[in-house]
Amino acid sequence: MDLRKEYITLKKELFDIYYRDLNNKQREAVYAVNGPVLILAGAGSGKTTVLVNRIAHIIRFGDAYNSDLVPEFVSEDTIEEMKKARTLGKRELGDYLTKFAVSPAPAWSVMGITFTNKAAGEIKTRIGEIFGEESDEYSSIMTGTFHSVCCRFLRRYGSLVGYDTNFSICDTADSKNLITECMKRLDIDEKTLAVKSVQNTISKAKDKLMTPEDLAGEAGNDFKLKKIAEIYSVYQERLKTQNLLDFDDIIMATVELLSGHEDVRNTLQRRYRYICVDEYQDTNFAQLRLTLLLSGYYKNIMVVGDEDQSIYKFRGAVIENILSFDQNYDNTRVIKLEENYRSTQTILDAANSIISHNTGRLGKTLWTQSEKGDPIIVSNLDTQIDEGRYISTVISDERTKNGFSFRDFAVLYRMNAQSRAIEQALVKSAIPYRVLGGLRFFERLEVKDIVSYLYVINNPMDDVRLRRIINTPRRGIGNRSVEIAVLLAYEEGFSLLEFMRNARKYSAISPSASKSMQEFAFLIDSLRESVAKMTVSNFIMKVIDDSGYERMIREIENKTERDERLSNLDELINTAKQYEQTSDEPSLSGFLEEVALISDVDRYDDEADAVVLMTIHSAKGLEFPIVFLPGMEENVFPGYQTIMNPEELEEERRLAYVAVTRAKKKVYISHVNSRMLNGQTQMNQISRFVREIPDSLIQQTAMDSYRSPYSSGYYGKRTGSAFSGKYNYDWSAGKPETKQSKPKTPLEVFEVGDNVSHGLFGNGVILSVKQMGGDILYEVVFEEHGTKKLMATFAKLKKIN
DNA sequence: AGCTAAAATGTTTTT
DNA sequence: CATTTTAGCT
Repeated sequence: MDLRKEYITLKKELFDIYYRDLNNKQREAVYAVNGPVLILAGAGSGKTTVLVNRIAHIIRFGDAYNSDLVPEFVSEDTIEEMKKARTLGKRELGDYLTKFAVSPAPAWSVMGITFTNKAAGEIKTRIGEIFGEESDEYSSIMTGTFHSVCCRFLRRYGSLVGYDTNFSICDTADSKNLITECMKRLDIDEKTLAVKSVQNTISKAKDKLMTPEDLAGEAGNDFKLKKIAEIYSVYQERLKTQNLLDFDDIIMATVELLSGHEDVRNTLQRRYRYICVDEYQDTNFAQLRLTLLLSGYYKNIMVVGDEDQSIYKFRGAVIENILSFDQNYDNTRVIKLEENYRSTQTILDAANSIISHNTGRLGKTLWTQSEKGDPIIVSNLDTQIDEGRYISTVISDERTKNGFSFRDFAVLYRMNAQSRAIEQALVKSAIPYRVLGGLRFFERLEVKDIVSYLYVINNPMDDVRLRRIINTPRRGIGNRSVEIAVLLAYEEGFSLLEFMRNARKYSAISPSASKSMQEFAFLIDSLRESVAKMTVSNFIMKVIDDSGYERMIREIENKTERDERLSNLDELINTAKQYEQTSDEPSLSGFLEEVALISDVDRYDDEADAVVLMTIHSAKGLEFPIVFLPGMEENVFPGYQTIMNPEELEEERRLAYVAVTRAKKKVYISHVNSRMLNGQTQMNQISRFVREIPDSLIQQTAMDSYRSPYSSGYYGKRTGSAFSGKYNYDWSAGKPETKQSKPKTPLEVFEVGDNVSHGLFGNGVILSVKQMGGDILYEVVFEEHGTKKLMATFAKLKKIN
């Protein structure tokens, strides 16, 4: 009897030894194999390690740890053997432990959904390290983003929900074009209803799994919403006839597939016994439904997330998904990972302090065993040119004095537009760097054009892409002819390409245009015939050549521009070559899917020795020894759109939390007195997020004086404060004179009922006055332009009588 | 009808 | 400031 107990205790001990690199909480998460598990993982708490180990654990040992199963006869010898195993090496111990396995799951029955393809790839690589890259486990495990996983389902079962299996994915820009077209068809003026907001509303509706009818139903008397529902309806119909899905459709159609087709649902629910979802705080309603459906049979679902890092509300993420996970599943096990392995205590204290200003948190406090580390360095510069120079000087300094490499630095900003000034400074200092995001690679004009050719060749119904390339390079098919062709094609029920093949039969198209159209259709048709005969990369070269695109680019006068474009096309070809090597069955449609779903961060390679510049959003999930946070100013970060809205402000604060927690060793924060943004010079106060960091964690450098108390309105111009930090650079070198920021002329103050005039909106009456930080918010009713909310500093209102 | 050049306009974050 | 829209020119 006692032997049996000892057997169980020893078995657990051996597993604990095997996972000795993990802490107690992490181990608990790995052992929690069956049933719903919620892991609240703070930044840098080793959640990828947990995810990988847990998946491997499920595959190798199943529920071995928790099981009370004991062989019928346990002898002293067995116990002795187990005791000896304590000293085995990691690998041998792992092999030994497989004999305790209890219903281990085949690798193909485990699904890991992550936020980026890169994270998915990392999980796969680490699974490969455990099982070997040649193993079945490595090749059969299903990892990917929500979108890539859903695409795989739709390629297989898409016909059940009305999509042909060679469907294409339509990105945001393409979908915007299509919506514009739909609005034209419905005769809705773009000025009364902005395309962007229509697109946004439709996207949000899809996130909530609402059909056009649902949206119309919810609209009630809301005229605008009714119109949008109408557009949505037409848009959806157009997408379907062209065999296109937008990003939201990918999820929505998969949910539709699973909820509407019991047989498919049963098959998939039983196939995927274990589901793991990463970054759960950023899932939207549709994704929640999807996970509920997939895990509906076994309910073995583990979600990992951090409510403090939820930064995609604007994209439909519902933070409640993680906050109320336990309401969707009975007997949820909750495990909190709070020990941080990434940052110094100072960085964590700063991050904790910032995030503590948010309400509605589950509450988590990161701690670490590592040292206190250097203080957060806060610098005040005059302009963003100085800011760029400051950053490049610090990089050179840290590199020469403290032995860091270029790859150890990341510059994280709120908006892509901020990268320019920093790039210029880095170029001047000859510091190698890469920018992620911004004009994303696949969104560059020439890349998009060639990819559009590929889309049309892959799916001839794709009118959206066809319209993009119909006259690029110039073929003498002008806008007017295209408009007519689209209209006629629609009436006759043809795709645009099909119509163009027979363009000459229609007298409405001018003879010269119809000739060009037929030639173009012939070009596409003949390219289509060679797709199967060559590799994707070779085919792309053929397209670039045959379409006349290369000739067009070579005719560009400007050398730099020409070379830039040619090198972008080269990179496209290289991407295709890479794809051919990594994919098991390379095909044009496979390549196109990758093109549509891959993000810039996925392409980020941390081996290259270069400083990396990206938005804070893109940086989520990454870490760097030294992080620069430029532009920590009110109206920039937090952005001016968010300042009025407490909820959005909290999201900005979470973003600040994400930013700070990317750093392992040091954080350099900077803010400037005057910033050129959108062609206007702004004078912004230091960001409230910096003020939320305790003084004791901060070291100020340069001419800072920002720490004036809240109440004393202005700042940035206290005189006489000396340089105080160890970094004492001459920022103004090379400039004739550094302009002291000018004292603001006291603004005229208005009261409710005052008559005022505005440069743009004309005359109006003050409706309300609200004190906002160091500024005043006026609500004004204008005679011509209705009610507007204006900040006193920017509006330049004048009193009239 | 198509192309080029000047005018207007509008700006967060992304799979 | 950089892209998109519109007016004028060929």
